[in-house]
Amino acid sequence: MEKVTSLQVAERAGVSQSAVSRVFTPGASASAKTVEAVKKAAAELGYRPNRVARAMITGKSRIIGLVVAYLDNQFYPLALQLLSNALQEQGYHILVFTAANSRGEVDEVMQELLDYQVDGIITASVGMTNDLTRRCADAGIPVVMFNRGQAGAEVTSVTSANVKGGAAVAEFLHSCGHQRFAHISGWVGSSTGQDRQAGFCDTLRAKRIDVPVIDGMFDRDTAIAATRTLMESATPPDAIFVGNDHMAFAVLDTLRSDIGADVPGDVAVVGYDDVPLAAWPAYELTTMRQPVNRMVEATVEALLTRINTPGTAPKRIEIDSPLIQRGTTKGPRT
Amino acid sequence: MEKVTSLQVAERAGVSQSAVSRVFTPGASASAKTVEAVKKAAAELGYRPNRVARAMITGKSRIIGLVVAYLDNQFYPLALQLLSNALQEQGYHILVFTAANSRGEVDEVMQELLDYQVDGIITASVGMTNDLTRRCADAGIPVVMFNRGQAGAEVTSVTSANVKGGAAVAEFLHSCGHQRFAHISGWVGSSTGQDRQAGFCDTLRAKRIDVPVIDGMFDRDTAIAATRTLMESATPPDAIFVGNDHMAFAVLDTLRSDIGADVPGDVAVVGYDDVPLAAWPAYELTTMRQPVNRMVEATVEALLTRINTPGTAPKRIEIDSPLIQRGTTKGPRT
DNA sequence: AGTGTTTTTGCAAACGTATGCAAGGGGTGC
DNA sequence: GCACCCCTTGCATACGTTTGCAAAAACACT
Repeated sequence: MEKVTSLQVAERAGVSQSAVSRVFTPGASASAKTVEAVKKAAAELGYRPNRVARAMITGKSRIIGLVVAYLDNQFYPLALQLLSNALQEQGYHILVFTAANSRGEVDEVMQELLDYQVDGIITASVGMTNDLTRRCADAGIPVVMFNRGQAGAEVTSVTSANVKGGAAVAEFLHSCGHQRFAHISGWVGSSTGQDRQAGFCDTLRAKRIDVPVIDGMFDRDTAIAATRTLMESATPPDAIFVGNDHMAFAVLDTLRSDIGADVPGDVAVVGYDDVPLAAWPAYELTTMRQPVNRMVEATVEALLTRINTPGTAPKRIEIDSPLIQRGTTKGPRT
Repeated sequence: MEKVTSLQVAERAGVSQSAVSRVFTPGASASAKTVEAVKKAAAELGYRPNRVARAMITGKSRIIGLVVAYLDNQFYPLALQLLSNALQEQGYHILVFTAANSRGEVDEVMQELLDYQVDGIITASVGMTNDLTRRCADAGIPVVMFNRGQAGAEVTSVTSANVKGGAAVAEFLHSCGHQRFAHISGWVGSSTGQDRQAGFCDTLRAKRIDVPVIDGMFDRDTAIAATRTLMESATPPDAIFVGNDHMAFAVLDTLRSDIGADVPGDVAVVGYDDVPLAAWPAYELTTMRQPVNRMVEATVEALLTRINTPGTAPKRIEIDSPLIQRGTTKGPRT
């Protein structure tokens, strides 16, 4: 009982193969009698339509390619799980591709994605070149960038309001009476890192405050080194804004265990993302919340509408992100 | 320039369509001259073989289905990333399915997997019924269970040596001079949870020590409640073995922040997995290390050999897991 | 140059499904 | 009872590839 095809079902049900196909194609016409006979035969034989064959003829694989660079930042596994759930409900599934953020790898991986005839692509924690964007558009495959944008390009992207968020952190820390700010930025090669930095630094610059910035590369070890550098300087900061929570944890660990600084007494720390770990008693991290639920919803909605109605214009979606005050800052809890 | 097929390449290269196919099929015969002509034409047209069509005829999709229940335990995202990388190198990719651990859902999801004609299946953090196992065997699709076994069934599984691990924890804590043990177990419905519990409790029972056990369900909140229950009892434990790190963090948070107990002074805590977070200064968790690299290697190797040489017997693979002593126990550091 | 052997090549038949087209069937309204 | 229309149904084709088979070409050897 290796493979059972629609033809075998047809024979057993005493109808044509097309009839079987139509019974399993939503929206096709079939009489109640045929439907019943076919369903019965199918159940008896254990028949289910072959999705590969179906994909081949319809050109729709109902597979969404997800390309992701790393999963150590808790934010992405969470997003992956929610994306998978949401898409699964719509009959889609996620084909995972991992690619380091070097230009060549993403390129290579994208090609493979196209080979699989995916219906759409979601990129997370990964950047795209404009050339790549165009190639996907040419192939008619909608792309949406998750948690990353692209300067002046025609791609749909879903991010939080990073510039605004960075600015909010600046305003908040300033209102707490801090004087010496520092920023350990997200990877400078990512829009997310750039935007948060811009929002933060520009806001402070408007107040005539200059902010030292170190690129933390979204990496734990780099963030640890950056923290040491900052704290060993002549004028150590009394408030650090860190490009994401993953690095902020490293900063906190270093401040507390290594340097022996009091947080928030000596120095306040603010992160970005609000991953679950940020709320755990061990960290109690003040951070900008990225509402992953809403970001995921927006992502699948944008993707599916672009799949179902080709020609939809790319859209840049920004979700507001609120400040969540916890124990690593001393501001007035609102 | 929507779709470019092998036929178009053939025309341009002045050969037959089969020739084109052979050029792109490793191990097929083609003369140097044809290879060159075809490659040139293909490059000019931007042709790449359609994997769906190929899958349809060969019956091999080069897709591996991964079904996973949850990704909040850091262990699984890490495994997912490594699995994806390893399989990608072999030309396979991962199709992700999420399924809660209720019987119905896993069943449903498995059916969908078969529809996709996947070449193999990896289950992680999820159990399988023997019925399901048989169905996959019937369909000729190899399954390997990652970090979970199945009582007396014919499935390949890759786990750490959980019974031995649980026993090792018991011996260690006993050698530290603890008297009152407790265990917050992994989900009792999982082999992993059961085995660790058995190893731990049986070892202590052999020493005439009885151990209270609470099912933590691999869930943070459940573990928190369990910790409170244990510590509020008449004779609170002075050593707790927790079924995995994810729960152990919850236990530590509760002990330190909520109950105000000193760890390891008042009570020692041991986890299982050694996820990266366990080594961070905020926790410094003593734990049994599951060598995720080796588990992943074993998994892909087992899976690929079963794919390439059908009829290979299922194998139960156990990887030794060493005890990593950190700050949540007071034993002599070795 | 002729024979035997290996390699290359094209032809055509699959793989399992969806779907346009035309024919069949059943019902409605007069 | 007839004309009309709509819903079903089967036939046949297409999707883009791989692959067995047999013919052709290339090559080796005497």
